[in-house]
Amino acid sequence: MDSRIVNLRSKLDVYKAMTGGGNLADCPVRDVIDGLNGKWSSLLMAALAEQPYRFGELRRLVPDISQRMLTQTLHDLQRDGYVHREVFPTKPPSVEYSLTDLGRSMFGALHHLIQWAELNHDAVREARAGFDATQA
Amino acid sequence: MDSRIVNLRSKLDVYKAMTGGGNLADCPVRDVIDGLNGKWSSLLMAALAEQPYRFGELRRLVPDISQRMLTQTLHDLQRDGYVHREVFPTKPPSVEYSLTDLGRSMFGALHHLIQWAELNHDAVREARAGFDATQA
DNA sequence: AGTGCTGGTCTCTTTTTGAGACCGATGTAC
DNA sequence: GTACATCGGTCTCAAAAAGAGACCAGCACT
Repeated sequence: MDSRIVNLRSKLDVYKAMTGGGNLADCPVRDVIDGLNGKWSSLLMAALAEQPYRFGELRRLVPDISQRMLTQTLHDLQRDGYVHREVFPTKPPSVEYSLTDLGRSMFGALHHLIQWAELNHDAVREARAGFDATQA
Repeated sequence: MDSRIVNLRSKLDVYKAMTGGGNLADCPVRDVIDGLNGKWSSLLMAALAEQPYRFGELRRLVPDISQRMLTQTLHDLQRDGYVHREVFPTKPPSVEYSLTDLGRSMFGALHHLIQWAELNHDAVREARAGFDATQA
């Protein structure tokens, strides 16, 4: 029942898991992780974790995303099963995006990383400042 | 001490945290997360979490990374304080890369996401297959 | 003198992203 | 009735990032 030991052991095997144990070409873990590497994926997941949003609402909520990348990122997230897209036949038609159960589950894991970032951005900033100082 | 309630509450605020509460331009959380979004960052973190490696070892360990991107990704991880770079004055000189304390701490958070991917890649694959079927 | 190892950098091409115009169908203001 | 805006996109073109691979200096071995 000591989860620290379980974590310690499994962490040593993570690289093996990420490489598929030598079968690098179609490694399941990298396949999944790469889908979340996009610049906007985590941000949109965080927004949709809060509540469902319509296309135009998301565009206004995230002003620095281009319409093209919003469309594409939502499409990719939908394809991977994280996001549900529903079209309402209003005039003009409206489209609502929401998280699926799988999406909520994935966001639970992603959330740890976001929390870490929130708690440790000072340390990262200091590291960057120190590094840049020595490189000058 | 019911951590579920804490998590439930804080998850609703994650988007606000990721946007810096309106100050999108320099949001600390996005600043940190974006540094990990690279295609190779998480893979190299997983490798170095296992043990320290030399440059050439990493190149052989991850055959599908270009030397250019290996150099650059390690440089970025070092700048953010996750990776320590040490040059040994052997002939020819060797360079060892290892995780710092900050790097190990960050990888602890990243590890949740990798574990999720390991457990759920079947579901993601099925979602993709189903989605692609309807788009055909 | 030629070959190999070290850890890189440089250049060139391909892929990804960003900026922004454009679209049809509908509703509203003048 | 005619201009103009809103919806959720797509299309094109320029800029940025990534991949492929040649090249480099320094030293050891043969």
